[in-house]
Amino acid sequence: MTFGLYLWYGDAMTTEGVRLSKSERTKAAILGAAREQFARQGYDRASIRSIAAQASIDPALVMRYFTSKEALFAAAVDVDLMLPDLSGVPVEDLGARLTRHFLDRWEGALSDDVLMILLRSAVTNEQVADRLRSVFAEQVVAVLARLAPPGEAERRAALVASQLLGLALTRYLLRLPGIASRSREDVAADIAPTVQRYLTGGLA
Amino acid sequence: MTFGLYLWYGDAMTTEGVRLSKSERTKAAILGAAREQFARQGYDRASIRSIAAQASIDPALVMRYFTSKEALFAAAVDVDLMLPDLSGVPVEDLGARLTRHFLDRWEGALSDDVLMILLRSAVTNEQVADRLRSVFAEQVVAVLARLAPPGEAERRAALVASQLLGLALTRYLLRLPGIASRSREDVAADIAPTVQRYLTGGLA
DNA sequence: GAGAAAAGTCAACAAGCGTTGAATTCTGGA
DNA sequence: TCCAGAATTCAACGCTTGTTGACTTTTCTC
Repeated sequence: MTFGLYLWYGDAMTTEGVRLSKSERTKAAILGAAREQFARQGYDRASIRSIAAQASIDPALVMRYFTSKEALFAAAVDVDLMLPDLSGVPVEDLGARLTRHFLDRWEGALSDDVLMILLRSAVTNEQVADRLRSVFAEQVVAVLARLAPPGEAERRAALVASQLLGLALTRYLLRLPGIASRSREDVAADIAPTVQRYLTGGLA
Repeated sequence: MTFGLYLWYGDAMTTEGVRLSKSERTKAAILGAAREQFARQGYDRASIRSIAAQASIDPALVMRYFTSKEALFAAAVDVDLMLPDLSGVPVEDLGARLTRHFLDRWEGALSDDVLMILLRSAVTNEQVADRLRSVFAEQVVAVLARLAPPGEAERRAALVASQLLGLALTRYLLRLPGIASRSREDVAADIAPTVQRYLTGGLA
């Protein structure tokens, strides 16, 4: 087995880039472990030592590759909400589409740990909260700007965020039984009309 | 001044209970400092030492009175949502009433640090999350049980929680500009119809 | 005013943290 | 086979944390 791995690494070195170099493989292992720990524990409780242990390497190696815990966090959280192009979607379907996309991004085909990391850490870490506000401003408000009257984009986007982040909070972090135990489709059916109203409905 | 204080304490001891005994006054000072620190920093980042410093006493005294950090937290967080009696309220006003009460509980006349403590800490601390689930089950679901068909209470309560906690999350913790900078009344007007629908509206 | 009890302080502990630089092992090319 | 350089480990640093027990000071009772 060691021999097989050796050959494989050798292959990796010669083909250059198709396979990853050894250092890049451990870098990726560190990033993977970091994402899982940050997602499960939040920034403060996740320690360099526990991340290194999960990646089966020495803590010092983490510093060698990522300089500091903060820099590791920044590298681990490269947020892309992957918001779909909504231009061709009928206006009355926008709420359902966005809600389903959001759930899919958290627990479906598009899911990874990044959103969990961001939300869990933003609550106690002002820098991460800053990051989340940036993501929000750049990605959500931008999409909404094309749908809503200019003056209303930020307001409507914030309302959408309050419902969708509230959904994530109660379903994934707090796991309230009334919402965490139901199917993705059922929850989406309940929430979608709210999002629809925030996107396109009349507001007082 | 010292003399005056001494007289005041003397008075406290003789009238028994109208004024607080010295130990109960420092106990209260510790609790106050603890609530503020827990609210601002969350359970993990708030330290016994910083709480003691804010109360101008020695860290060891905190242990003397509250045994451990966990026990101090439990004492500091005695949650009462102060949910109003909704029995006399017209059904169509329930959403607005509940939404306004919630905002009032966070930032108005009924506000204290307890909800902030609970939410901020529940996100990274499973025990606190447990506590929040209990509060939710005992207080919110109980009120809803009298308004909704038996089988729907938990589901509707969770939907209400997803919107109202989402509001608290985006307004008080993340402070998204589109929702944190607006007036209480404006936000209530946007959110109330959603809550109304979750409480009494038709769900698919 | 003496003595007991309560209130509060002090110094230290063991453990965990992020971080560092020197020492060691591994590995691909001459 | 040997060696340079990359990859990795080791041991330690300074700091903060919750917690403890011995000590001193304040306060109340007789």
